[in-house]
Amino acid sequence: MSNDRRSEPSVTQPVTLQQIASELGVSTATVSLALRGSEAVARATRERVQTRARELGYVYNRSAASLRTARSHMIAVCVHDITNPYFAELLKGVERAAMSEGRMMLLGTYDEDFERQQRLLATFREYRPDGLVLCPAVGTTIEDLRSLTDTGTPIVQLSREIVGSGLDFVGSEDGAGARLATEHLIGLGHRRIAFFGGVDGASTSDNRRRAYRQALAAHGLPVDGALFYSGWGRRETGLLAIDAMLDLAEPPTAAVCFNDVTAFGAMLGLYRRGMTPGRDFALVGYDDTLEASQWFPGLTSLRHTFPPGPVAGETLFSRLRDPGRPQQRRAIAPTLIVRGTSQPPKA
Amino acid sequence: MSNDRRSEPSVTQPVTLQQIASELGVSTATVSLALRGSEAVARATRERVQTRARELGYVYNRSAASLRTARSHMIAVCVHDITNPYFAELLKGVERAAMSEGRMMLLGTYDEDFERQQRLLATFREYRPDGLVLCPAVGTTIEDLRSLTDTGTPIVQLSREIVGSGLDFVGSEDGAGARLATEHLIGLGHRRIAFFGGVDGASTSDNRRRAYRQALAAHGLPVDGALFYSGWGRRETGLLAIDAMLDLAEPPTAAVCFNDVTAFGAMLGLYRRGMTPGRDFALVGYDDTLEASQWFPGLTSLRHTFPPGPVAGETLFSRLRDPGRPQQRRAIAPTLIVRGTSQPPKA
DNA sequence: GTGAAAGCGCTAACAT
DNA sequence: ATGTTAGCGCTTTCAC
Repeated sequence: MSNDRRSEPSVTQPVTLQQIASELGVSTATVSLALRGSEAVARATRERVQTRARELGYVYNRSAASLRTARSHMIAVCVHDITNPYFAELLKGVERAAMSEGRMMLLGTYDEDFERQQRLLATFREYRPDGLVLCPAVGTTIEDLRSLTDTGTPIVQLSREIVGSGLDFVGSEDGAGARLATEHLIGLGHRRIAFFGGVDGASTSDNRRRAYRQALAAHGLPVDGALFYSGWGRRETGLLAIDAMLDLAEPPTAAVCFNDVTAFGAMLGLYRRGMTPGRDFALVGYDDTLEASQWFPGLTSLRHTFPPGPVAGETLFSRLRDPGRPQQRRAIAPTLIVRGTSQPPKA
Repeated sequence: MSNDRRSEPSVTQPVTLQQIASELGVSTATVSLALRGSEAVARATRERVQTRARELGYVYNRSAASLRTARSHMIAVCVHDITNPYFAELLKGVERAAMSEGRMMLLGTYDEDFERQQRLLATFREYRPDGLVLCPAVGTTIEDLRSLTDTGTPIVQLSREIVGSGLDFVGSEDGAGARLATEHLIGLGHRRIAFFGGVDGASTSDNRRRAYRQALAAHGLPVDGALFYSGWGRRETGLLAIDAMLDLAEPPTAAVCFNDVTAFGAMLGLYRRGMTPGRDFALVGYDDTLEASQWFPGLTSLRHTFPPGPVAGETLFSRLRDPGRPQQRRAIAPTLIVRGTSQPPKA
């Protein structure tokens, strides 16, 4: 019974091209071509090979192919945090794009730690990914990526951008988004508007904050340093920010948040104080994550007109197809989705 | 200027072992051993090799090594959804464990689609991961993993379990957790307790629901089919569940939720109706995600006594070290963390 | 349309 | 302590 595995699809030792070739009395070259569906090999042979391969449970050995072709068919993805739902969605998009191009995703996260990022990138290199999707750590310069770029590994910057790097970029048109958010709140009648979240040195926060300042100035409103609450775009930042702001002698009545997660934190902070987001304090998020519409009240946020994850994937693949093309910079325009958290100030 | 790259660390063509060997007038075998820090090669030689390798910007080629050794140094991770913060945290743990063992993580998600999982696993195989961490799709049987197990790829089941598969498992002691949650609510005086979320066929939900039923029965309470609201453990499930339950002629006063995310959805549903979680309806989550303590009120939940992510990683690595060892089954006991969402029923 | 042969960069016997 | 050699499983000229 247990010996009767002559025609079983797969046993323990992996089947190789060579085995299929000798079984069928053809060369490995023919098998190789046939399995990849080459027109160069006769239809009949092709099918014979494919059938036998299936029967034997042949599995392509990518290590061997990679060694030979110097293409790994993997893309490396390096982001700070997958716990942020926005990045989780982004990653999902990148993965979908990779899979549809027949590639696998090597994932690494660095938790906003530059050194960890550098170690990660060094390790990635050994695996020879065909390309890298990177949301660079704060402080990363083009020099820090030299080891990758020198060997010709294409890099697509996701979300954050190293200014002047010349590398492909996919992310948000941060300035436009923050301006929309700020002007929306001004239009509702708010005069003291805070900014919650974001850290110096990340292009996303630098750009969003600048646009916020400019929008205030453009409407003749003062920019008050006390109304900035910095921090990573995490829930606790929003939680702490709202407390800090409401304890001010002259508290703001609204805040532009660096991202949705920060805004959710602020909403929770309001609840804790027995206040209602929207009615008692206006908030605008950024990213329009799935959660934004589910919260109560719904979070006003900025939605990208294209999904950045898949676009990042496609950008990388088009770069692989044409390494010589000029830098691709896809700053995706956001649109404001108005929900319950943005209401006029009371009285 | 730009020609002056004689001693630059890395140019465009990758440096190989062979190059280092001939530069130094030693054999590739020596270089190979030296770079891996083998004691077999003289200290002086070892250092000479390592120094020169660094100077030349040598990068280990894993494709070549993998082909030779039949170890890829990658582990594949396959889960349904990284958007769920619990799984995001899990993944982070697996990644940490992998990195500390010098391995990379290949990630794929299947979005609760069995066919997608199967395609993913088929693709994974080509990359020859040293092992697989899998949260199996509903309906997966041991037969569906045959292609992996036959080739000797060790699999660690994460969170969900295929009963009788004999494969290593790391997850929650679901029955114990759900019993704790249910008895806690009963102890508070609740008599009509619902169960929100979970789907038939996932070991996690099957086990949690069974324990919930048993706990009710053990306390002489009826098990009412109308108090089950099924669905993937996502926010919208909780949102829909609370609405469905509160519209009942005789609504429950509390619910055990399949996971934290479902509970958050239920909390949002309560807010939408102008009700306060805890005071107007009691909720218990499962997983004790970071968010649980940040919400208002804090979500009562079940916390694992060990972090499952790292444990899953370690389990896989210990399996790699000793393929013959008996099945490892790490059902992690949860403890109840009581917060504001679980209060006695009103009046 | 198919085959022969070389070789990608590494490791592991086995010599010396 | 170091070198020689073979070979992992593919792909790719280049013949025929």
